[in-house]
Amino acid sequence: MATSHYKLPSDDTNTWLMKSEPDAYSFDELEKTGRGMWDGVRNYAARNNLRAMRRGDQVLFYHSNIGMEVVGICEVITEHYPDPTAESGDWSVVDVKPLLRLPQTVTLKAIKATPELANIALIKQSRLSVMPVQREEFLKILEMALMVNG
DNA sequence: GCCAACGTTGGC
DNA sequence: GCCAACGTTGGC
Repeated sequence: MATSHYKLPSDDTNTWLMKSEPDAYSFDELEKTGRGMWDGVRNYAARNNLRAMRRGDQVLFYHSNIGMEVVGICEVITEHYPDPTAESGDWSVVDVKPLLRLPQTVTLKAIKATPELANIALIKQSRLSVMPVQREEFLKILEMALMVNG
């Protein structure tokens, strides 16, 4: 099955959530290329979160605007480096690779309806595009994605 | 299409 | 350094 090679994030790594509008960059696209550069972040808080990422950290891939759901998990495969798409300013990217397409997506609606996720940054800081996620929150979302029949 | 939340800019 | 004006994000 698709999840057979997926490994839960190890205890010495951090977990994150990153947003993308799927018509700009989708999980499909990341899966197609096998590797992606997370560019275009132009917000200091989000940039600082990129800079705090380490190789092996796992990231929930969220589709904003269209879908409004977590669709997959990817892994950070480089430390941060300067954003080559930035014409000015001090901006950063990391590279990621797809790890797992969720068997069942986890919608914003479902997240909002889950008491254990009441404090997730996705809800508390709705405009932030790169944010830390607590391990328990990450595992809860994964559990929801694996549940049979919703 | 609207608007709340929130980040940025610039005048003072 | 304050804050009003403005721009952007992203859910509804």
